[in-house]
Amino acid sequence: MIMSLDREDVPKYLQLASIVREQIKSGELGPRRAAPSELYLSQRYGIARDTVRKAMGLLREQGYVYVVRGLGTFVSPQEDWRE
Amino acid sequence: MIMSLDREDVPKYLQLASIVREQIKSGELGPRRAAPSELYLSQRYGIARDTVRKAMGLLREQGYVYVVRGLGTFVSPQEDWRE
DNA sequence: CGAAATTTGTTCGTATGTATC
DNA sequence: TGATACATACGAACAAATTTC
Repeated sequence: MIMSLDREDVPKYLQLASIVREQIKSGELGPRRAAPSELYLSQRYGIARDTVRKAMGLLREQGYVYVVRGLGTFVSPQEDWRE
Repeated sequence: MIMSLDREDVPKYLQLASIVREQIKSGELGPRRAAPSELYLSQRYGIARDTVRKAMGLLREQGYVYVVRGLGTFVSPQEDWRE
């Protein structure tokens, strides 16, 4: 599914968070599998790493992903999702 | 030639890229010879490895150096230089 | 054969400054 | 004033490839 950040009235980090959240909910990104890296996402969507981190920070707060420092970001099992 | 990164208005990675590029163009660093390692450059100029990698990544894009993972970075032959 | 050292590759953590709205 | 967004820079951890011993 080709996605882009084209809503003028919604912050990019919220749009990106929605995209990745839906990929997780749909199973496109499976539990315990690596989520896209910050560098990949910044290049894929043409946005700053800083903005990607804001989006992923949100998903982490919501329990959709967890981070292993030096390794990457991973998809949480469904029982951890909080919203 | 003793060089340092002292321009306030130019990003360090661009300054370092310029320095190494000139060393290559002048022949100070000859073709097929090893370029300074990331660790050496970061210590030599007192900057982060991350910043060195950004500079060397630029020179690689411009065809001045090529990299062999696990071995090092090497100076490209002049016919590969692109700018 | 394997362990250690060296070097580059990848990834996240943090901070600062700038610009815009 | 605060939120958003981008660029730069340093730090840290871990991975992979290569050479040396």
